[in-house]
Amino acid sequence: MAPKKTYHHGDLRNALLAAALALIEENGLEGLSLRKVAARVGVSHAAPEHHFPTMRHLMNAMATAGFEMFARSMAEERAQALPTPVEQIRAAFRGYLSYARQHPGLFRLMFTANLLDWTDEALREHARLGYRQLEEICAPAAAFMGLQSEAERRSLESLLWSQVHGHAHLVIDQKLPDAADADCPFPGKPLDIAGLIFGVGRC
Amino acid sequence: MAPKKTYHHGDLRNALLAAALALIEENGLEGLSLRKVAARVGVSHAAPEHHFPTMRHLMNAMATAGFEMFARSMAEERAQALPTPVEQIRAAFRGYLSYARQHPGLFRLMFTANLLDWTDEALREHARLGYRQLEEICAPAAAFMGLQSEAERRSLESLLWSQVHGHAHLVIDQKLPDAADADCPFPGKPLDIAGLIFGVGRC
DNA sequence: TGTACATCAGTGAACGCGCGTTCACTGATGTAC
DNA sequence: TGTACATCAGTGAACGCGCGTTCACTGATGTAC
Repeated sequence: MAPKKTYHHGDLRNALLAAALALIEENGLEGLSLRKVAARVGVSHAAPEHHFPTMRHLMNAMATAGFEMFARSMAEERAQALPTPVEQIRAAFRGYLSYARQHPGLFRLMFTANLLDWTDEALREHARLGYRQLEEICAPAAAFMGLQSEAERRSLESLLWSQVHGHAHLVIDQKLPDAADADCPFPGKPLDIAGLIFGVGRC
Repeated sequence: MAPKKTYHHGDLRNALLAAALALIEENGLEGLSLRKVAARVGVSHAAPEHHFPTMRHLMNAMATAGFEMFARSMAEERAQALPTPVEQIRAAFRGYLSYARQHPGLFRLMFTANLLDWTDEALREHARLGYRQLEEICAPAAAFMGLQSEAERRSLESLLWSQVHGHAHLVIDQKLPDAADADCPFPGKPLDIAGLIFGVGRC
């Protein structure tokens, strides 16, 4: 625990994970390597092998931590919002987008196919924490819309998920003018689907 | 033109581009390299340098070709559909999604930040072809919804774009059960936002 | 129509780089007795 | 409480790999005259 200058690190696994989480935001997914992570921690490049045999193991640990932060980001926004269906959707979307904005590299890692080992049960469980947030905001909206079957509720979940997920991707890929984006060749700013569903305001 | 066994290739630039487009779908973005592209064409690894000084130049050419196919995919679906606002949106979405499904690697390349040089005017023009499709399907919908200001129209464009773009990403990243996806930890299938806007059907 | 020559496209060897991986090692930890 | 020893975490040198890049070269093309 204490940062003694000792031969054994003491908590190398967590230190490597933290370094990897920092590096992916600085250099992007491409710029990530086991050697760089080790260098950042100040440890020899062969040291990580005991804790993360391959890059894939490290990525799985990163994504697992990422999904936990992701779900918490949505839950925190929802806790501060009014408990009405429309405000709960808006709050969850704020949490979704603010997470993507703050962790664009990790966000990509979490959602890009073939990077992670999805047979890892810890990863699946943490990913479900995120999906649970979606289910919780969709249930009231589905009831409002008169959607009763399981299939219809699932469809609404996919609709809302696609909506916010697409928005998140367009923002982190600088295709929507989220901040000042001189390079962005596309105009436009987002519209409120929650308002559209509930007939609140004018989109 | 003719496939003669000659020292000079004759049309190496296009051959390299075609090889790169094939390789990106086989190996993904990560698996792409100038050496592999050259090898696929059957040319020495230094040969591409005359036509594409860096990987970035090649990627720009790939994305430019990609955006053209992308816009065509939407236009073709729309041409076969009824000219009503709701069917035009649905058709454009079909084109958007079918392009993403058929060219997932290229789709990622086209939309991921920092991979392309967006000061390239040819790239920008072809990308605008895609955005124009979006503008064309949005105008009638905006009129239907009573959106009159430029800002409101742009917002609707962003809404629809986020919707279909998120759906496309979730599909190519195997998060929505588009085909058989045993590994996918999330349930659900998409819902029809065009129907939602126009009150057609029951989503 | 033929010759000379400049231009250009592609070759193949060589370079240095960062990467993951292996391996014999060494220093610290912790347990058995 | 003290000693012996097994276990484990981290070291540092070495390996082969694919990569982009450079460079002197060579063969083909096309233009001038």
